[in-house]
Amino acid sequence: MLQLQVIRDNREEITKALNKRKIDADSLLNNVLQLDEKRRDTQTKLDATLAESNKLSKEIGGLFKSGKAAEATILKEKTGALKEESKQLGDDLNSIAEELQNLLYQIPNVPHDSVPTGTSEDDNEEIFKEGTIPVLDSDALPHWELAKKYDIIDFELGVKIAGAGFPVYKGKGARLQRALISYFLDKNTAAGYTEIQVPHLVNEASGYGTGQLPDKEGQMYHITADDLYLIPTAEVPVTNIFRDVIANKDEFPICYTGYTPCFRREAGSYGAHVRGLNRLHQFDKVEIVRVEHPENSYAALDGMVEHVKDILRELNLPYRVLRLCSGDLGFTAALTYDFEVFSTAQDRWLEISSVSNFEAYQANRLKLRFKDENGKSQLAHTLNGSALALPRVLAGILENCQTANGIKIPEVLVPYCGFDTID
RNA sequence: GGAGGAAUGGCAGAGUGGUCGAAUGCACCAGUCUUGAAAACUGGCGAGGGUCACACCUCCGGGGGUUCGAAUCCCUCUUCCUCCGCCA
Repeated sequence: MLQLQVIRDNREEITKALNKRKIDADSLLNNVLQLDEKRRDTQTKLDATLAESNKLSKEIGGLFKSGKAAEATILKEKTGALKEESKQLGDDLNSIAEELQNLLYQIPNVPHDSVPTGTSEDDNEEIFKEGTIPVLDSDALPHWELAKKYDIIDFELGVKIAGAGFPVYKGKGARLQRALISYFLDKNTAAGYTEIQVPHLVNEASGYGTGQLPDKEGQMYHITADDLYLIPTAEVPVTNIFRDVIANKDEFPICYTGYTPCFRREAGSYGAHVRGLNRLHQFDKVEIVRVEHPENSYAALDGMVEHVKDILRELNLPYRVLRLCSGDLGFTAALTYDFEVFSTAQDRWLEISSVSNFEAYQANRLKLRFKDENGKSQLAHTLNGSALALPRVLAGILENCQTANGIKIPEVLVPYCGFDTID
């Protein structure tokens, strides 16, 4: 959520930047500012009324104490009207504040200067590419065929137990998955991230804190009996650790990494592009989350990008890095880099990581602040990234590392797997 | 799931209807003293709104109510503790 004060002070620039997202920023901000003015106006009136009745109450108290009950009774009558008035103003204020809040929830984050203008993923900007795309035999298979051939992932079984998009990993497939999780966590902790295990269900407040609610209500599985949501990413529980926190600036940077399953409804997506591991309702992901001083957040973002590159380099997978355009940029992000692995057998790029700086957008919702040099509260910046999302990395490994004699496990994973070939 | 108790500032902990945003201690910050540090002393020290700055307003787990007036009384929800039940 954008800060009202910031909107008031930088209306021009914010309008211009938000327009990159193809929304009618001008009228949106106009409504916000009008409501904000109305809110302050009502607040001022309410404050004056309350001040008046506070004053009267004190006088009445004094009169009672000095035994002048008769005079007190007269004053009491005067408070009735004030009470009614403040009740009315209070109701007004609440409904205005609520309306304002709802409006603010509808405004996405302001894209960073470097974000290219665009309407879809086709306009994303490729900024880096590394690794060699292997030349496979003409009989090379896509990962879902390989999964069947080596009996390491059973999609049909998942359908029986839960439904489409819930695969069952078996034998070396399950082991490879576990190996990847361990490897990622080790890499992340070596880079200074503290490993953490968090709940996989979150409450409504947490959903609002990181911005999944109200924007992406339909994307999350909602357990109505207890009003909890299955997490779509570890970002939600991990970042919400800092909800209502005033950190000490000396604690920065705060770095966490956590493995969780992720649950996404992905309503309405079927077809060839969602075959196999390409898109699932449940998948595993290792996430990195940082809380940063605002001055340092973009340096931190660069550092996270380098970190993910390092992992992909070690896995020896061909990948590229994209700077998301305004049309593809997430609602809450100011700048996002996507990582994609090339799926040789499918002849397409698969997103395997998304690294974002949210600046103060989430912090504002979370009320995540720190004391600056002058002892004043300031919003911190939050960032996160996948390091990494499992299924498509797995798909990439299966497809790119297939040989006539089986799938050759990347060297760094062998100690974690306990085997070097799936055959 | 049942019975009882509790929830106050970063922490600990007073406060049971009136000038309490809240004693006191610890922690923290600044100053004095000191070669420096510690100790001691002095001052400061919650958050949000509002204002050029004051004033002023709101917040004592959340929400609602009683009252001229609520941290204090009532209702309700949440969480924690103790006991019972169930259980990996």
